[in-house]
Amino acid sequence: MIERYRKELNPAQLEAVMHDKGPLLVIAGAGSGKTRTLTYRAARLVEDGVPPDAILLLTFTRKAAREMLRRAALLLDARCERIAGGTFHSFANTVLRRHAPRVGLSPGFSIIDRVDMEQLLGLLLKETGAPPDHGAFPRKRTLAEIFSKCANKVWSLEETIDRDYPHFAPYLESLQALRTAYTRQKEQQQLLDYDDLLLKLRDLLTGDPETRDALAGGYRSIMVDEYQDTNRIQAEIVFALARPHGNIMVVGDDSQSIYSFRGADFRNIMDFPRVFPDARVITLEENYRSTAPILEVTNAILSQAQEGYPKHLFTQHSVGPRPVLVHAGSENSQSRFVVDKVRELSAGGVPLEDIAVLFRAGFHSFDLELELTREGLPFVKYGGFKFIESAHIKDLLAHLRVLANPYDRISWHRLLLLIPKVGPKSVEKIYRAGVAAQRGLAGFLPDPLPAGGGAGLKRLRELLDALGDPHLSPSRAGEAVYRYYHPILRDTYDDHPRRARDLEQLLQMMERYRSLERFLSEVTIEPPTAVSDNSLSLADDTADRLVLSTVHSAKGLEWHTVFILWALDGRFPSIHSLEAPEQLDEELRLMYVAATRARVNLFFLSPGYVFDRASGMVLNRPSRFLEGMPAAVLKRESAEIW
DNA sequence: AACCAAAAGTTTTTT
DNA sequence: ACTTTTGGTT
Repeated sequence: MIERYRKELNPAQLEAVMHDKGPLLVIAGAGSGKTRTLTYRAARLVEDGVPPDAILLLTFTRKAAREMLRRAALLLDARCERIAGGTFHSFANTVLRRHAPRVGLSPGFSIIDRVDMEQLLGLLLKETGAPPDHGAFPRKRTLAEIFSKCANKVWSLEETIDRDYPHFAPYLESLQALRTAYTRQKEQQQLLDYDDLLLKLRDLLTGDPETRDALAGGYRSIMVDEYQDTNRIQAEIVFALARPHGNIMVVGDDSQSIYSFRGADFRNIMDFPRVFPDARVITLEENYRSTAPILEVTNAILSQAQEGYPKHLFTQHSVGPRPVLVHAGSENSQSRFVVDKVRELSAGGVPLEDIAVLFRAGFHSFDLELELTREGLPFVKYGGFKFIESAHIKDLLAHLRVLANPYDRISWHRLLLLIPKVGPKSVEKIYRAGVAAQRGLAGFLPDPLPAGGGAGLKRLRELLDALGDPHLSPSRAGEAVYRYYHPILRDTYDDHPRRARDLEQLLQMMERYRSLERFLSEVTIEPPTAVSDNSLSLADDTADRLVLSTVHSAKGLEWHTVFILWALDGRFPSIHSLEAPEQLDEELRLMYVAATRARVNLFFLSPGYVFDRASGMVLNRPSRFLEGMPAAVLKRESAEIW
């Protein structure tokens, strides 16, 4: 194998792959073979006798982990599939289920997503009553944002308010009380939000040396991908796991750090050599993805960053078309330009799935989606609004969640409110009685049923009785809920046929699971990524489809041709980032990530004269990140046909 | 107490 | 454009 490694890797990559013990930092520029390096190293470790289940590979998505392990298995053999791999959150879930009591949890805890978090905060907000008026009190959505920021940045509430929400300073006390109430509710109901998963894992690893050593000893070699997008808690987790043996390899690129809104701090990667003083540092700068003209543009974008380590990628692919900045008259002319070009490329033999349209925010592609549908061009969209967060999916899941965790207040609220004549007051009464009974699910809705709304409640109880059978498989339970829920769906939504199809898809996903708890946690931690799909064939995964994606969801991927929509000042960079240099830098890195996805063709689209409702401004200039570039680097073109 | 209609307030990105 | 809040009616 060593011969093969020598042949297929460049010297820097080879050095990283052959690195054996001790800490290693790999700074891997875009397209420099980062995935390849990780994959080969995983295979190399297994080949040299490290048991696969003693290797831990933490990645940004589970899909990325699966793909790397699949490739490692192709390289070496099937043993590589047994390497432990996943995201920090999924790893936390697995570990916590096993060691829950050590951090004061029951192993049956439920995981709640952002929407659930907001809902619970909404309930508590109503309960505590409005504080004395000092201007607008944060809405539940903002509350979730604030509390989550505290957790991710490891800031106190006061610090968070001071720094990012000074206008809420008069409410500090109420906010504090609300946060305490929220924490207490989660404890009582055995709920963990996304942030808790990481916090509890960190606590487990730092507070309990015995478990820490057992775990860390079990994982003799640890690899972390996309290290620039980890936050402080994740860094602490890595540190705790790696400290006993120091066999830790982290890979990342400070120039591609795009998750600071979630607490990620690229200083983690910069500080790695200080935290692990004997760390070896390897830099990968040769780009194997893009042509030289594309790299000229991406290097020029990056050179505008205020902060960060200078970097200059190079390539041996010298020829290729110059990237283009396309001036379009309107949003629709932008869409039509993309459609026409896609048709042209497709006719020239480029597969649709090798073409991507990237944008800053999910809604930026709406007009294009209409145009593509009209033209009959098939596409998949990643990022933006999520399938799993739509009301009908959450409705169905709520019924299943109370089976797994009968004290889950948010789910009871959601499912009871669906019943006619049942409102918030009745829900609370039913919930309180159920909790007081302390008989699990059986304690809810006992005889006699509350008066009023009787028919609906009776139907619900029949459902719950049927679901009480512990031998029921997740998908059978799901089907029962679907039969119960379908009439409600029909009455509530005029687009119920489409929603019914979504639910059927969900039921199909459930068939792969034997444990309901497991299905529920996995679907919450790592929900399916594709959010919309206009191709007619439902089950046809292999269909050749154009890719639409937010830049964030495009991380790590590459395409033959990339279109970047709305390269318009005020949109990209977003108008909200113009004040703070730090935020502007993040927008710049985002543009850099987007542009470095392209192998051959790169188009920036800039529609003129667009009215931005949020700011009340007319946006009509191309992104400041592109505007000053010489024509020799960035070609200008107009999309107007008339 | 539940339901409905009108009004007001919000807009990234994701585990 | 869309969700969330509000006020009024049943």
